Amino acid sequence: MGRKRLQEPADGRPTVHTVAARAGVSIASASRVLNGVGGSPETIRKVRAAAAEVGYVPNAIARSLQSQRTGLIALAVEDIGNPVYVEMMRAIEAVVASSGRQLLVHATGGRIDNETALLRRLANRYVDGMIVSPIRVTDDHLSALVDSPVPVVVVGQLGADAPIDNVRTDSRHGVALAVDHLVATGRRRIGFVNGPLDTVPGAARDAGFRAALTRHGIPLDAELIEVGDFQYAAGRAATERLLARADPDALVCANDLIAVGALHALLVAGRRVPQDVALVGMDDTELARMMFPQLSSVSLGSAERGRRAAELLLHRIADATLPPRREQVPPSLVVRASSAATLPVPRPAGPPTTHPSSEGVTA
Amino acid sequence: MGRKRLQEPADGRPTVHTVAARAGVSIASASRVLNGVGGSPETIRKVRAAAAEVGYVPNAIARSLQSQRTGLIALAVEDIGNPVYVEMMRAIEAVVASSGRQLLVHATGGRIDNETALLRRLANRYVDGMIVSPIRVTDDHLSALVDSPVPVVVVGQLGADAPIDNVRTDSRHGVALAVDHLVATGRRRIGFVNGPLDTVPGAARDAGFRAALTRHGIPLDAELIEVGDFQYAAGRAATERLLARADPDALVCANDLIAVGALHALLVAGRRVPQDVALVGMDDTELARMMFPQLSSVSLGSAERGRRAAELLLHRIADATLPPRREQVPPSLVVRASSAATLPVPRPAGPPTTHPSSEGVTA
DNA sequence: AGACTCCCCGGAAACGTTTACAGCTATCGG
DNA sequence: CCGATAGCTGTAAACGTTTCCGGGGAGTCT
Repeated sequence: MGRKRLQEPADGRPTVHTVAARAGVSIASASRVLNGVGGSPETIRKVRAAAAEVGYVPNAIARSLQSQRTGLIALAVEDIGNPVYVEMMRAIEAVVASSGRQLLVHATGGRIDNETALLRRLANRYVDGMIVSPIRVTDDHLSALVDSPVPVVVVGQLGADAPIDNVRTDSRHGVALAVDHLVATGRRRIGFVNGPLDTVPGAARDAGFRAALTRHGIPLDAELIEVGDFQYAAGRAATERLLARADPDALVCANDLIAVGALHALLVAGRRVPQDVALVGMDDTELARMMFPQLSSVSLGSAERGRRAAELLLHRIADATLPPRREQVPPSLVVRASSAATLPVPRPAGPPTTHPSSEGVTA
Repeated sequence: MGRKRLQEPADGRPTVHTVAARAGVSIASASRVLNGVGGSPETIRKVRAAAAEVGYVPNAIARSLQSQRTGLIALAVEDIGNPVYVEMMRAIEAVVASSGRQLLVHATGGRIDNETALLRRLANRYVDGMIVSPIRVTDDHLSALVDSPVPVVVVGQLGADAPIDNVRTDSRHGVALAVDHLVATGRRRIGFVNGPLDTVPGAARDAGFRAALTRHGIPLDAELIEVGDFQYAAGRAATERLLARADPDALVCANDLIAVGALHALLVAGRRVPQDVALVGMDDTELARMMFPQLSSVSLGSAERGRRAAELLLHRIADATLPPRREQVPPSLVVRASSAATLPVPRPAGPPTTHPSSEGVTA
C-alpha cells in the first residue's frame, strides 16, 4: 500500500503527519490532541510523546489558512521616531499581546499614497486588523478606510460621519488649555510653532490657537506664528525664524519634538526659559520630562488613545457587525518648569542674545 | 455536473477560482496570468478584466503556504523607546522594504526568557528571518540561536566561536575614545555612569573604562563609577548619587539616554556643562543633538550595524548554506558642545550647587 | 436483549494558492 | 506532406493544518 503523502518533507521538519505516523494514529486524532480537544488518555499520551520526540511545532501559516486569521495586528503611524507614537505603540502592544496576538508596525512617513497603498494591501489578509493614525486624510483615503476588507480603527480626527471606529482627542481644546495657562500667568505675546497646516492636527491646532487668542481678546499677530513640520529640526528652525522678527514672551508648540527644537533655539538665542519665554509643548511625551528645564506639555492621552483603539479593534474583530464607535480622550495640561507661574521679569542689562533683538511687538 | 468547489466563498471575497470562472479559464491559467508568467494575449486580457471586475487580491497566507515564505522579517530589541534602536530599526526597515518584505518589531524588555520564547516560536515559520540584539546572553539562549529553524542574525557581542551571523562593534574601544578625548582636553576626575554589569554592553563598557584609565595612568576611583540601567531615569538618579559623593570634572555615560539623565542631574545641581563637567554619551542618537548643550557621543554606528545585519540576513535567507559571517563596525567619537575642548575653569565664587560640594577627588 | 447515547477514531474535504505534468494546437523545417 | 517543436491550457497534486462526518465500540437504560 503506497502511502498517499510524504510523511517527512524534504525540509526535514516534522508535520502533523510525522507525529501521527509516529504515534500510530490518524492526523485528525493527532491534531485534536495537539489542540487539546478530545482524545482518549492513551491516544493523548502517544501523540504527546511523539510530538515531543520529533520536536513538533505547528506551522502557523497553514493554521492561518485554515482558521482565516493570522493573529497579527498592524499599526501604521507617520514617524516611528516620534516618542508620542512610541508611547501609543507601547499601550497598543500591551493590549494586543494580552490577547495573544502580535503587533506589526509600519512607518508611513506621512505620505498619503503610502498609507492608502497599505490599506489596499490589507486585502491580502495578512493581518487581522489595523490601527492607523493618519495625519492627512483625503477622500480617496477615506473610501479606502470605509471599504477596508479587514477591521480598521482610526486614531485621530476623521470626517464626522465616517462609519469607522475612531478614537480621537480634542487638540483644539488642548491648545486652548495651553493658551489659557499662559495668559493666566501673565503672558501676552504668545507665539505658536505649528506643523503643516494641510495636516489634520496642524489645522486643528491652528484653529485652536486663533480661537483662544480671540477669546482672551488678544489681537492676532501673524509674526508670532510659524509653521514647519512635526520634527525637532523644523521646530528649531521655525523658532529661529520667529525669534528673528518677533519677541514672544511665551511659545506654544504643536508637539513635543517641536518644543524641544524651540527650547534649543531659545537657549541658543540667550533667552531664559521660563523667565523670558515660557514654553509649552504638546503630547506630554517622556521627552518633555527629559529636558532642562522640564517642559510643560498638553497631554493628549496618547497611551490612553492607543489602549482604547486596540480594544475597539479587538471588539470589532470578535464581532464585525458592531455599529461603529467613537471615543474621545480629553486633553489635559501638565505644568512643569518651562512655564512655571512666574511673571516675566525684565531682562538683565545688555542684550544677552546673539540675534539682534528685533523691534518687537508691544504687549 | 456539480462543480467541485464553491466559486464564491461565504465571505464574498473573490479567489482565483472566482476570476477563473468569470474569465472562463482554468485556475491554473488565471494564476499564471496573475503572476505574469505565460498566457496567450486573449487569455491575459480576459483574466485581467475579470480580476479587475471582481477586485481580486491574492491571499497572502495561501501564497505563503505554497511558497514557504512569508515576506516578514522580525526584529527583536530590548526597548523600542530607546532612540538607538529606532535608528537601527529605520536602517533595517530600509533594507527590508527594498527587498519587498515587511518588518515585524518585538520589544523584549530585556527579559531573556521573553527572548528565548521568541526564538523558539520562530519554529512556527511565521517569519522568514530574524534580527535580534540581545543585551544578555545565556547558554540556553545561545543554543536557541544556534539551532534556530529560521535564519537569525545577531547584532551585538556573542561568544567568539558561535556559528551565527553577527555584526558587532567594539564598545570597549568606544569608551576608550571617550576617555582619551577627555584626558586630552585636560580632564582627570572622570566619572562613569553605566548600565547593568550583567549585560553584555554593560560589562564591555565597564572593562573599557577601567582599561582606558589604567592606560592613562589615572588611578581608579570607585566613587566615580555608578551603575543603573540603560534608561533616562536611572541615568539621572545614578548621576545624582555620584554627585552627592564625588566631584567629577567629566562624565562618560554608557548610552545617550543615561547621558541625557546625567545632563539633567548636572544642571539641576548647578554644574555648568562643559565648563565644570564635560559630558560624553554613547550611541550618538538624535537625542544627543537635541540637547542644550549638544552632547558629544561615541557613535557605535547603529544605523550601519542595522543595515549590515539586514543584508546579512537577506543573504542567508537566499542561501542557507553560507558560512557564518561576522562583521565589525568601528566606533567613532563625535565631539560636540558638551565636551568642547576647553580646560576646566575655576568655579565662580560661591558654590552654585544645591548639593553640598563633596570634598572631592584631587586631580 | 435490544435500543439508545456517548465518545473516540479515521477518512476526506477544505482553506487559496502555485506548479508539475500531460495533452492539445499550430507553426515551422525538411 | 509529415514529424518535431514550441506554446498554451486544464487537471490534479501539493503546501500543513483543522474539522465535518460517518462508523464503530462500550456503556446504560428499558
